[in-house]
Amino acid sequence: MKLTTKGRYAVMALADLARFNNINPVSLRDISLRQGISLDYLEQIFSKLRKKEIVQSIRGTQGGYILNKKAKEIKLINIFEAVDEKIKTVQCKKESKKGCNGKPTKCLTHDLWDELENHITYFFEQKSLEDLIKDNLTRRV
Amino acid sequence: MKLTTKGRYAVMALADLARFNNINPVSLRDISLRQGISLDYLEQIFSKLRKKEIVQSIRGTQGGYILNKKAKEIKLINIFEAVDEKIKTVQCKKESKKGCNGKPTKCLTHDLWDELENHITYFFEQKSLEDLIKDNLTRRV
DNA sequence: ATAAACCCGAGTAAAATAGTCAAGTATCAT
DNA sequence: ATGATACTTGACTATTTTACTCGGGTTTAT
Ligand code: FES
Ligand code: FES
Repeated sequence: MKLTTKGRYAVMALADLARFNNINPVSLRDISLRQGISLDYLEQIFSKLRKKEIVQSIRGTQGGYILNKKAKEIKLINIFEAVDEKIKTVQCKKESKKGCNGKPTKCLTHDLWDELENHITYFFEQKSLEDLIKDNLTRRV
Repeated sequence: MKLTTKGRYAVMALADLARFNNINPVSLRDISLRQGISLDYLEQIFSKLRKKEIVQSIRGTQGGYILNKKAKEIKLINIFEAVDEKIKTVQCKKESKKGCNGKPTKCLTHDLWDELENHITYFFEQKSLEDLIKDNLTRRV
């Protein structure tokens, strides 16, 4: 059970963006340098973030990205959804009435994993980008 | 972020074992058939569970495994630890004072992931095998 | 015109996962 | 005693997923 770099980097990059999100757009190159994430990889991630309207892009020289909403309104769950960082605990298809090994009923542990998924999702629903930068106000990164 | 089969199957198999854990040991073959998990794979998993003293083995005909403690005392966290299902959210080494990309300070999101890890771990610390079988008393599996 | 930036899709090496397989040893029922 | 059942161990491997890279484009400020 571990976090993949897609989710991690997306949040990292957006935290960086939120910090420097004044009037001027922030370029991926800057984020790449500050956070130590490959530029090419960042482009992939931001392409998804833009499609889900979490950021806006500004092309051309002096271009970059800006947040599309207030940091307070961007919850981690939105970011994770945007970059396809799934939280997958059950093995079966949730909609299906069948169990995980093709059995007609749900397995012994299905409800447990479902509960776990809710537990984790709750965390991501609560936390916003703003929480993140507030917590780090005193730090230099 | 997803659960691997090792953790999932370990809990599934132990839930099955806890249910049928009367006087007689339960053979992996039975668990394999009931839960649809490969016997060879179960053997790997139970080898670890035995080494961590979560189950006891009884060899020979009519042999099998029994729980080594009361179902109430076996928390999911113990099971996960036994089979090396890790909960890994931070990228850096936790003990190290360095950040994840080799930087001298912890990254912007380190505390967040740490909090997430605690949040998930808490869930596994609370839940016991007993909770699992209680919840399923009414079910037929 | 040039350079800085975003945009897009395909491709790929490495790591992790999810097992399988082979060759045992112990114990019980008969 | 003997066979069958079941645990024990370690190595090996196919598949999938991850974590990128690469090559080409387009837009825009200066
Ligand atoms: S996880 Fe849903 S039925 Fe097993
Ligand atoms: S996750 Fe610990 S420093 Fe980045």
